[in-house]
Amino acid sequence: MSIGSNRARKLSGAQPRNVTIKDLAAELELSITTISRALNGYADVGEKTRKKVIDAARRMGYMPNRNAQRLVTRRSHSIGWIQSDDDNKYADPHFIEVMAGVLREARIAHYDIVMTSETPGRELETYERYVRDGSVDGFVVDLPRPNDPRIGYLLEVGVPFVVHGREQRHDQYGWVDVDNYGNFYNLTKLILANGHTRFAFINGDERFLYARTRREAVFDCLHDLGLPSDSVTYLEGTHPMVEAGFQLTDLALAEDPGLTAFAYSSILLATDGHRALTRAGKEPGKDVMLFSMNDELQYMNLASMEGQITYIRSSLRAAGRAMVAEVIRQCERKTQTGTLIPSLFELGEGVSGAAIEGKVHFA
Amino acid sequence: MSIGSNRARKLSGAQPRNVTIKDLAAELELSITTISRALNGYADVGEKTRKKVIDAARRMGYMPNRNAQRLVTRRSHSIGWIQSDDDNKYADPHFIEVMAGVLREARIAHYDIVMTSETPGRELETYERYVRDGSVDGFVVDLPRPNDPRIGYLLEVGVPFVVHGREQRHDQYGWVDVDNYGNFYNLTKLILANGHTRFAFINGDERFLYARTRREAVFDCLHDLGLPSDSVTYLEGTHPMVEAGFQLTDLALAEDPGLTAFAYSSILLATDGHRALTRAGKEPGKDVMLFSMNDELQYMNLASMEGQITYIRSSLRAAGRAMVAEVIRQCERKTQTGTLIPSLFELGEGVSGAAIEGKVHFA
DNA sequence: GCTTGTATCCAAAACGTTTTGGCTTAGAAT
DNA sequence: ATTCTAAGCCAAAACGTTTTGGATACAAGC
Repeated sequence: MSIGSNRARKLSGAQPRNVTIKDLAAELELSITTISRALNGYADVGEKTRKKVIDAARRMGYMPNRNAQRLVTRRSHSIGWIQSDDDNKYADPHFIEVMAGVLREARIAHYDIVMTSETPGRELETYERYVRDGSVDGFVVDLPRPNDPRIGYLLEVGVPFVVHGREQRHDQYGWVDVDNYGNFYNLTKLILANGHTRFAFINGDERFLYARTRREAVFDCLHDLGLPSDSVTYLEGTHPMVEAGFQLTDLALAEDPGLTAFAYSSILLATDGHRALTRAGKEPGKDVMLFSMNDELQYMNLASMEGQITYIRSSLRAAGRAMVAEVIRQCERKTQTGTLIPSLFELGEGVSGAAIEGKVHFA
Repeated sequence: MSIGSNRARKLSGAQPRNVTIKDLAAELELSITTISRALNGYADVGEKTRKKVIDAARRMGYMPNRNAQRLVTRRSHSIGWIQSDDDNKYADPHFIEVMAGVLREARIAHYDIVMTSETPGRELETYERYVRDGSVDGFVVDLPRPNDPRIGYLLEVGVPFVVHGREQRHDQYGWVDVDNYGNFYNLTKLILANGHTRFAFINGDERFLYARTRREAVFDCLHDLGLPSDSVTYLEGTHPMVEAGFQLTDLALAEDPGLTAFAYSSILLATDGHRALTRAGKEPGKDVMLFSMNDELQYMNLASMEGQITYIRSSLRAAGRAMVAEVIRQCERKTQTGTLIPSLFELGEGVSGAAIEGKVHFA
């Protein structure tokens, strides 16, 4: 890595001291108490005074020092997002979609998002430090694993947080989730009702909860309908699902060349699967049917594949927004709830929707 | 969006007050001055005392309140990243790669990244507020446009920042960049030297600087070699480049069916282009040659395409890391530099590298 | 006239650190 | 015995807010 040279700019060393509440007080010959209370909308300051204060504040460019505010109020108005540094979560395009929603909602609520990455195993320390040293008021926890230690830890220390997903303790914390079980149960019924007796299900990484739940739903559905569990060729792709869809589709075809339907747990997997099927001479939409979860990843919304795939659509951005709304609610009102993000079935050509019992749009 | 109910958990209202420097002082019968100086490594505290202090701090779980520190030191140890909220930068997978590097380096340097999104047009206010209210010490500026107002503003108010890319004022600020001009000049030479007299160049969005620079490089190269500028079929894809590679490749083929080489400004474009060429019956690597910038997007690293494409590889993560290293340097030493991220040519099958003059790896 | 009430303002304490400018003590140098 | 030096410690101020618990003045009610 070479260093390009450039003319060194003289950075303004000590910036001119910012205007403080004291400056306002001096300018207006009022006490700092009154300035503070005027600016914060208290009723015990006269309307003419308040107006003068607000005008002067605007005129002089006053901006309250947030660190002083945080120190005295003991609230940071920030929420934390801690990423594991070793795994490839960054590489996962789902992540950025959630983040877009998180940032948007935080801006609206006048909160900041403070992000950091942490070496795995030391994550809990970081959660603790962030809340103990006043950096954040609460956390967003993404991609939980079964029995996720972060959840146990956060419950134990009692700080506000919200999880993107549910596990066995989900009645003890705030969460935001899609109906993984219901969606994939219905999807399985849909596939079967369309006459596919042998189909593949390429699932996501079972280290994460959503994938386990989806697997259970598929097999439960088979069981409930009295069908043998080997009706499905079940394969699991590991995060960040690079190339997994391609290879696993090949594998499924090798195991059972008679497969007529392919279901994917992610649009990433489906995209690669589409390629593999095409290369294998099976035209999706004709020779085989494609089904997929579609998390509305913007740059993966391949128009050329639309119409040939049956999707369950769900917005990760909406999930991100709901998460910060929920965690802020916890921080401020100390209550908590769970939020289900709605999903929408979009049937591809040649697929009958009878199996999903008329419920095309459900939560 | 329905609300799932769950048993309300009683959040621990007022958490037990954290242990402060005063508690340590009381416990050890020392002054808070000594505690502070012991913990911060000053020489004027005895070694036995320092050890006692450090032990007690660990034992009692002392963590300095960062907001108090920030207030008195006037340094936040945070750097800001402000996203425009309307454009689709989030949707761009390049963004997340840069971010991975940014977060990693920040962690190592014990800095936090505070992120927010902002409605366009109000961005400058947010930059100002963040630095004036003590939230951050400096900024990372991604995807600059020509004459980017953010750069002018930050130069004017004199706060530390680093830009991912260069424009005309790049001698006045710190930047991190790849050698867009050199890389695409050499790439053009390489294509021509391999006998392709008519080729397509599918560039990125010219609203951004990198794309302009690359276009200039390609046409300059043609000019320098005395070749007509219509040797290249030039097309521009707009961010976030959804489907652009597919459609533009079709378009290029429609305009000039005799094209024998296709160069893409991004692996996203190249991936879609590959699909379009395949569908048009042109086998990449045989009937036509593919060339592309490859920013090492992890989940786009399609192994099935490797060997058929000539890449210029460059690491966006490395760029992200270099950016925060640079901005922290500015914050702490008030100096600034530019950093060129190295690129690596990887020649696909059937491509001779003579044109790049033996320099396969250069900065 | 005295009390009560209301509207407006404010002094001072507090939040938890860092830093300045000492002070004390013990030993070395004179 | 006196002065000097260095090591080790500390009181107090400062950072910029919010909040507590009044204070003052004036009008209304009796």
